[in-house]
Amino acid sequence: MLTLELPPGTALSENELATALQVSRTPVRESLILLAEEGLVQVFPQIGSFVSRVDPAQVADAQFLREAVELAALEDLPGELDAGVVARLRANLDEQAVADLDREAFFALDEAFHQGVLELSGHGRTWSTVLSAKGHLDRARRLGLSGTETQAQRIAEHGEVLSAVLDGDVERARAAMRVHLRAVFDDVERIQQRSPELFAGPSTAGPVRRNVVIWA
Amino acid sequence: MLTLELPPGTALSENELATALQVSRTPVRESLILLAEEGLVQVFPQIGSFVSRVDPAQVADAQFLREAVELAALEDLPGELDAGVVARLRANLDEQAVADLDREAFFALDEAFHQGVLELSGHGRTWSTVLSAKGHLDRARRLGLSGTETQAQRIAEHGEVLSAVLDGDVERARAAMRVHLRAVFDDVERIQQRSPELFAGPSTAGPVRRNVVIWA
DNA sequence: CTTCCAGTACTGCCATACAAGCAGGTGTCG
DNA sequence: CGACACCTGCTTGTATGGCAGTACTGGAAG
Repeated sequence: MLTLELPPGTALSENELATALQVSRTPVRESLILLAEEGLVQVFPQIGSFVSRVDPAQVADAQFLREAVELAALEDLPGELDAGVVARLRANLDEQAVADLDREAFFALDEAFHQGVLELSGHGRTWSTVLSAKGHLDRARRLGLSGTETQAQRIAEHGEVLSAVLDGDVERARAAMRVHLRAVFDDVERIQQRSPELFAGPSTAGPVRRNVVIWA
Repeated sequence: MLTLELPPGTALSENELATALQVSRTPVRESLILLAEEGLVQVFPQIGSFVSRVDPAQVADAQFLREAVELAALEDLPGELDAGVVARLRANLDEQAVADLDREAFFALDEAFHQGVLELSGHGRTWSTVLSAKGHLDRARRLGLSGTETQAQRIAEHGEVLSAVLDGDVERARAAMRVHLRAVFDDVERIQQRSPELFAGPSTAGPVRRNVVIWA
């Protein structure tokens, strides 16, 4: 597995990437297709490929989808929770409490926490779908270094969610989750105000034309 | 645009498809990658590619996601509805009422209706995400020729949803939508009982390995 | 100095050729 | 007759060459 991290707006050349990664253009191209499908890369035929700027509209879409799914999942919580998953969630919260957690580590824990909550209600597999739509949102979150104080706030919110879940209080859990997700969304908006150059203007998303489609 | 319809379980050969479609392997391969991403095709390196059988688990996932999104959207209905979209929805219902509607035509109208409802609440763009996750569910629906009587039933449910939406009664709209989506899901289960060979056993989904990943 | 035009160099796209690996049939040996 | 080993044919994965189209740059004309 090879990873490359590039700032939004960067021009990507299949040739450059191929030589840089020491592979041919074919696998590079196939990766770009997948990234374009997720909306992380924009491909303009005969012009070039670019790391797409964060699209506020897509961020809002992802936020809506995520909120809908995670709140709906909480309604499907079973009477008896899976002990293993619960233990993992507790351990996750403990790790989050560690003082000096770098952004990436916190991000990973955050992801695992939300996925775990989904698993509790038996909808863990849906997480991958949410993920693929969440690209823009996550990039926005990653870009802004949320200060330690807001990080502590998010951790507290996680705790509140889990607490309500363990109490079996669905309504409280939903309310807490809603508050939490909205707060994350507000973080993103703050980032946008501070670093507008990373975000795109209105409606830059171009449709992706595909010539050959095989339909099963 | 080229479409091909193949029954689940069919072995796909990139070469065969290429010759059949009169193109080279490259575009075929790129399409297969996208289909694999949606879970409609399974690719086993050095073995072959196959039209994946309908996975009941993924159908359930799609149902959950769809229900979550569409119900959540109804909560975001604005006070004043977009007149153009409303007109389109009315026209759509009228078309659905046509007596002898073949399955494919009804399917298209059904899709457009649900997308329209999402647009009313300003979340029309989310539909594409739902779509990409809905592949298994749609295939299942397509496979079974839902009799005209159930089709009439679905149309009536659509009418009820739109009626409640126009009345501004969010709760009634949500209830109607929930009933409708559950009914569709039940249709699928009936199909599975009648044609189990089109469905997969438990957990046939294989992970997709990707060698080169560029991360924006 | 400005403007227009043509040439060049780049892009992504498609077709083709090669490499690696698995499955199954077949021949041979015990 | 049975079991094992090889070998052929197929698969997907990767590399490469050539094609069509766009953007940029340099020079010439007004």
